[in-house]
Amino acid sequence: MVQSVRGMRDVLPDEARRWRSVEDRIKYLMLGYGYEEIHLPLLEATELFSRGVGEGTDIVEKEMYTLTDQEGSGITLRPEGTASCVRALQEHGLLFNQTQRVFYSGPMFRYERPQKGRYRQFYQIGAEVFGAGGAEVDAELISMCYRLWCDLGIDRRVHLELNTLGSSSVRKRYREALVTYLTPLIDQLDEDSQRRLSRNPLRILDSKNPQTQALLEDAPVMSAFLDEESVANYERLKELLNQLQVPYQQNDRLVRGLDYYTDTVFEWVTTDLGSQGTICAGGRYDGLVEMLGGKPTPGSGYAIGLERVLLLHELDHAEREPRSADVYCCVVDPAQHGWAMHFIEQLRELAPDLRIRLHAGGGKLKNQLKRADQTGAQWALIAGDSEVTNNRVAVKFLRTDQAQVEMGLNELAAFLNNAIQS
RNA sequence: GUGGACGUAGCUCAGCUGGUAGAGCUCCGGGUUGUGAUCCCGGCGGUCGUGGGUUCGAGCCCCAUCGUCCACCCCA
Repeated sequence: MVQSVRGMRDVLPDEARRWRSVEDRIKYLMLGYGYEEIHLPLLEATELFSRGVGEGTDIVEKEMYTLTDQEGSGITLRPEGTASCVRALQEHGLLFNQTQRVFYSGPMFRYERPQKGRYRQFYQIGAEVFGAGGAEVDAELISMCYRLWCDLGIDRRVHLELNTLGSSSVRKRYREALVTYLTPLIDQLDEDSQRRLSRNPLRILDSKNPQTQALLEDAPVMSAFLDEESVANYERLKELLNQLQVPYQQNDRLVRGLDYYTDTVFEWVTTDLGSQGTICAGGRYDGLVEMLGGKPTPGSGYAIGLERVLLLHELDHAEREPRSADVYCCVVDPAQHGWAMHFIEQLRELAPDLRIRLHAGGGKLKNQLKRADQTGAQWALIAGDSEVTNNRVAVKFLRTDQAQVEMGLNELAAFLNNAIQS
């Protein structure tokens, strides 16, 4: 047998039901905040990510699925959504003198070692705001997440970590100071941090190596370098979060792995998923549009890792998502199947919201009713010889003690429509 | 990319110092002429991840490979 490709995953019906329900709730919430859905391609020019995400980042250096197409163009399966989003809005003139709130969803691709909650094809839902700077937008994005966790019942399992990286010029000065401090200590750093010292020194800050962390105790801190505007923004954001009653922790070691972030960065973190603890992360990226060739435009957003949110959701909501069918129609004898099909088609027309499953594959009535029970259906319809002659079906109540009754088409449609209202 | 654990029925797992593979659940049939719980009886189901090697003999030992998981790394 041919197996699936490493790091790729099948989502089977039991999981797909939960998936759909969670995904729908996220999108519904985003629509409720006035965000508009957009659809973006899976393939982009490789250059979009090397420029947008950053040459020195791990994503660009070793995790991209990059290929050359028949025309010789370098194209890449998107490893994240923000760069594509900027590209699309820019390309269609939607960033011109206006504020845009948009969201997108779909698979992203990164060549990493697979683990639970970390796949090579994984699903993100992201929200982005363009054309509006300031802490208010950041606060909106964050409180939107918080409402979502509460909605999904996972707020108890996550906490918010917050930091500010300052403007790009501030970050540059801070980076130099950090390198100056760490260079004499390079022999004491762990191997990864040594490598990062030249490529991406800020990432040393969130090293998990205890010895490296000890060395960082006396390192220069970002907060001392921030300019007045960044400080004011950060203070304003914290004030807004207090007002919105969104709990947060400041983490001045929080650094994102993508180069485009400026000022506000945040991560929603859980300790219940092993080392894949970040379920949602984002921040402000006021320089990105310009980096990709547009006019200077403020931007801010976040992305949710859907598989991880689903894993968390499952911890407290182990019961299966119910209702794969409302009505299950049993056919006593194959001779009645055609009649039953026609009856059901008419019923679908009169009761379009019902989920009706017609038994397939024959078998005894006993087994058909067992199937009916397993689908979670409320009612079983039975079409047998006597019913068909009278142009009616038997209605059996699978979840209550009510006695079985016979009904004609119109009576049944009216009854079922009424019943699923409540 | 580094280190480690694990791959046995559709699912969850057992399998002794190497002697020719088992349970529960599921599924199917019967106990019921056309009525879903439970119960009882019976049955289907395996080239033990794959490929090599050692051995009279391998699920078990060795090597390789693929996959999953854990930590590192990375990130959502």
